[in-house]
Amino acid sequence: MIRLKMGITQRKEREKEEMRQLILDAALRLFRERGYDGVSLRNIAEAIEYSPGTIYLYYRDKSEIFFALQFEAAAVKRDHLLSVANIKDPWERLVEFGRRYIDFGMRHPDLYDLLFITRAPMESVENQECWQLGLATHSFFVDTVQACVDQRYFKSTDTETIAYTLWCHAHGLVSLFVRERMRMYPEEKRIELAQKSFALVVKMAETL
Amino acid sequence: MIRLKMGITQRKEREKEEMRQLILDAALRLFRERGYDGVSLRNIAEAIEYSPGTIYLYYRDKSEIFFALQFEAAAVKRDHLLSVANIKDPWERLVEFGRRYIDFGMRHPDLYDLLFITRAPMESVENQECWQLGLATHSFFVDTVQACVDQRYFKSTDTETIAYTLWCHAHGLVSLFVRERMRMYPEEKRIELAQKSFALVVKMAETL
DNA sequence: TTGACAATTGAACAGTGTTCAGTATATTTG
DNA sequence: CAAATATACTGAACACTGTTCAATTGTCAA
Repeated sequence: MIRLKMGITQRKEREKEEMRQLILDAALRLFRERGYDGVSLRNIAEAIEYSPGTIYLYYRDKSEIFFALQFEAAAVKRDHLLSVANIKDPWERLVEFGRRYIDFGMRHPDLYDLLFITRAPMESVENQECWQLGLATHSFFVDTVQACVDQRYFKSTDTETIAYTLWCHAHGLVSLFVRERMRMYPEEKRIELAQKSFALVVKMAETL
Repeated sequence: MIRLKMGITQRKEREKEEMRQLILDAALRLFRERGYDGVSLRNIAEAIEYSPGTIYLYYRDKSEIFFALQFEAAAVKRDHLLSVANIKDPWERLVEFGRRYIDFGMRHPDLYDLLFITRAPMESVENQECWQLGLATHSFFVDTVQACVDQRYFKSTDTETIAYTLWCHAHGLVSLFVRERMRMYPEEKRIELAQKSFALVVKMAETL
């Protein structure tokens, strides 16, 4: 009897989770197409064939949907980046990390936007977890730079500044792409330019 | 008689221009405080003590107000940057240009945002002029890099990639600031870090 | 003063995020 | 099984949004 009850509770739990994911999937698809402000809750509701009010039974408000997506994005990014952890040589690890950072931004411009560009209130529990994820990835990055410094890969020993500078370049590169500020370069040359720029920074960093 | 009429026409013209500027000033102040989406036309109307409908006699829609501000921002930026044109030595000119680019972003985060980050429909006549302004500034930048290349300031001779790489760094640096993605660094260290990073890039570029 | 023109208004429209009383369904209890 | 309870869901309603437009006010020439 209590066993039965438990089973039902579990099922309900599962269904609740499925519904949350259903909303999230629809929201991501719509946000991708039309941006955060271009999508209304009624649009999302219509997409999943429920009434607008229903969504509020699963998310407190619209921004919470956004935060949930941001959290997912942070997880995807972490998995995309931390897979370089097995590379022993810190310099190679760093280069590959950079390559993957840019690759992540290019492959998932919407997620990158969510994480690093979009303005959004930075409260919410969901978002603190997201912040933790991001911080972990950042720490991994800084640690890798530190390892390079320890092994005298650079002339400079200012780990913090080196790490920050590399991040600035990668973030600048990706966000100019994501927010379409490269119109002065012909479409087909943009990717090539980005690759050349990355290569140049790698070369520069070698003689840092 | 016709003279008088002309005078009146001129005054009307002037008043119209004043009204446009009044709207723009109020809009900029509000956008600064609450962002583009956080401000309604009724807010702007209230701020200038006119009815909502009045604004549509001076700007076709809300986005045109935005574009007008973007155009102003582009002009401010151009003036801020092109004042280095009188520096003869291309390398010194380039370094000062970079310093001022970052300085512009830090001093006018809202304008920088308008120009390089905010997503907005890129049509409108107003905006094409704005684009012209931006392109001119960019050309000046590339020309300066080219001058450095010509005088063998760098090892590399790929002007385009060098220019783009420097821009990536500066843009990344500013936009991480503007969109508040530097929370992992304590508030008081951020400016210092930015300065150190700029200095590092200058040093790196010397051995490019 | 009157007629024409320009500037301004504010109500109206369709949309937004959000709330909540009511309904329908599912589960537990007697 | 039937009744009572708990849960899921609805859709109308609220105050807001950008935008339009008939009606009103104010200004100026004849």
